[in-house]
Amino acid sequence: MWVLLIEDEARLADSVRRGLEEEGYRVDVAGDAEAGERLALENAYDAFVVDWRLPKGDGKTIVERVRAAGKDQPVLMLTALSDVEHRVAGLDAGADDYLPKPFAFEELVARLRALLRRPPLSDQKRTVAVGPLVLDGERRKATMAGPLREAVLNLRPKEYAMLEVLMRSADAALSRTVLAERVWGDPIFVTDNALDVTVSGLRQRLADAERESGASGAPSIETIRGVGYRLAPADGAPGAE
Amino acid sequence: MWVLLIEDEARLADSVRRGLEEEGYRVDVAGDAEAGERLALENAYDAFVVDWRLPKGDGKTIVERVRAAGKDQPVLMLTALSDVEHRVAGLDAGADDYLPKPFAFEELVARLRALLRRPPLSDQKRTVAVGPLVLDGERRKATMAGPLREAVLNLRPKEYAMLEVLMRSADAALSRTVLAERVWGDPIFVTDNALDVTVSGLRQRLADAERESGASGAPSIETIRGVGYRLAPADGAPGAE
DNA sequence: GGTAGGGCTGAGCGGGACCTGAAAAGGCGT
DNA sequence: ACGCCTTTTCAGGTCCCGCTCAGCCCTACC
Repeated sequence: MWVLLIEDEARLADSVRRGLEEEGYRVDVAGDAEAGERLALENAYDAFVVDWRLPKGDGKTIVERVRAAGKDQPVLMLTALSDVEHRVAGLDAGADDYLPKPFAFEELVARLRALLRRPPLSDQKRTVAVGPLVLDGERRKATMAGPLREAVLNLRPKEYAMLEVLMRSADAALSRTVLAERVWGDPIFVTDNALDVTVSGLRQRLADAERESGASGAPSIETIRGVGYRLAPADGAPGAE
Repeated sequence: MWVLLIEDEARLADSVRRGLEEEGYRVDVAGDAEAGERLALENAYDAFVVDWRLPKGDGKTIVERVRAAGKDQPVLMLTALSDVEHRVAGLDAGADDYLPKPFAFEELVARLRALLRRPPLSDQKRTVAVGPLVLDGERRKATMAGPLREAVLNLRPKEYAMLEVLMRSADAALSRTVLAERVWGDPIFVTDNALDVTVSGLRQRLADAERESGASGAPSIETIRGVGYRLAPADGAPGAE
């Protein structure tokens, strides 16, 4: 894992670099915005850690340019301000997460690890289909096509997240733990029941959509007792695969 | 496979236990160092997962004592600290690997599998076939292909687990003890009869599927009197091997 | 051919996993 | 500060699963 750290405070940069190297990362450091941008565009890093205030520019601009260049590796921004606006601006510009200074080093590592585990953005945006059920990753909407009409699933964020996970592993059995981890990011604080309820809701939305659209061969969420769930394509109809 | 988890954070412990059980492990949990050490010394676990910071002691000491008692089962330590020294100390004390918190659950499973020298998940999820009988580990479904149609075996969890064990050792005689161990995780609490009943059920499901699919050359479960069972590929037909 | 031990399986029961409507808690924007 | 929307928790109910039991059957051995 190769990481670019753009940070002007030498002491902080140095300690973070050392820490990350001990964690097994390979780290490049840039001391200002110009150097950072150049390195970022020239090399194939797996992730970026970018301070928001920099000499010769700022982190936001770097992220925008890097994104414009088609790179979608995760960006973790460091901001000295707990300022909401900056944070929003940063996320808008394409950063994936932020860390307010001062931070504990472990926190940084944890976030970075989490970001690197995420599937690349390009994958997340891709559209998936299971039978008549279509999930548009770009617009974050799910629809079901049928003879009556195309029904839009009115999903809550958590439901969407879960449907996405299920559809991207369509037909595969997913354990409760894995599901919780992929949907919530961490299985620790997710009670079994919270997961149950979300599944329950999702099933209802699927049923609604099926009725509205009149679609046949819609996939359904099967329970695998003692293990988890599985999005099963409809029985007889080998719909779209 | 029997694992002892020593972890004081109840929620984390619970979620890990649950997850491991979904993966087919039998798990004991100890909430503090004292209880952990006692259990570790009393029982014949196959592996230990030990938090480093614990009430009434610490993980390092436990590992040292367990090692001193001559137990050499693998130890995976969980450390909340990205502290290099602790990690080194842990490995010195006899731990085999470490996992910095927070970790993805799948990561824990992967490391544990590696330590136990079991085939990686990808292998376990691989599909096995014995004649027309196919077990798809990823979808967690068993089917039988035949001229009439492809029949899906409607298996209960225990039946599925047993069929998997039998199929992955197809044609080999499995003693009742081994079977109990692999299906239940531990042979101690399994009465002979419980095993009988499961086999009985499984045979019926196989018969059902054979009739439904019209398959010929389906394997059958043979009784080996006084010993155990064996999944026998069909007699005359040396179908698929 | 008889007998004894092991194996088979239908029936029943207790526990637990799962489902779901409703209420409480939390977040966010106005 | 208020109200709406999402999420989680709670509680009650349901259904399924796995175990035990008991009687029958089958095989091995005498």
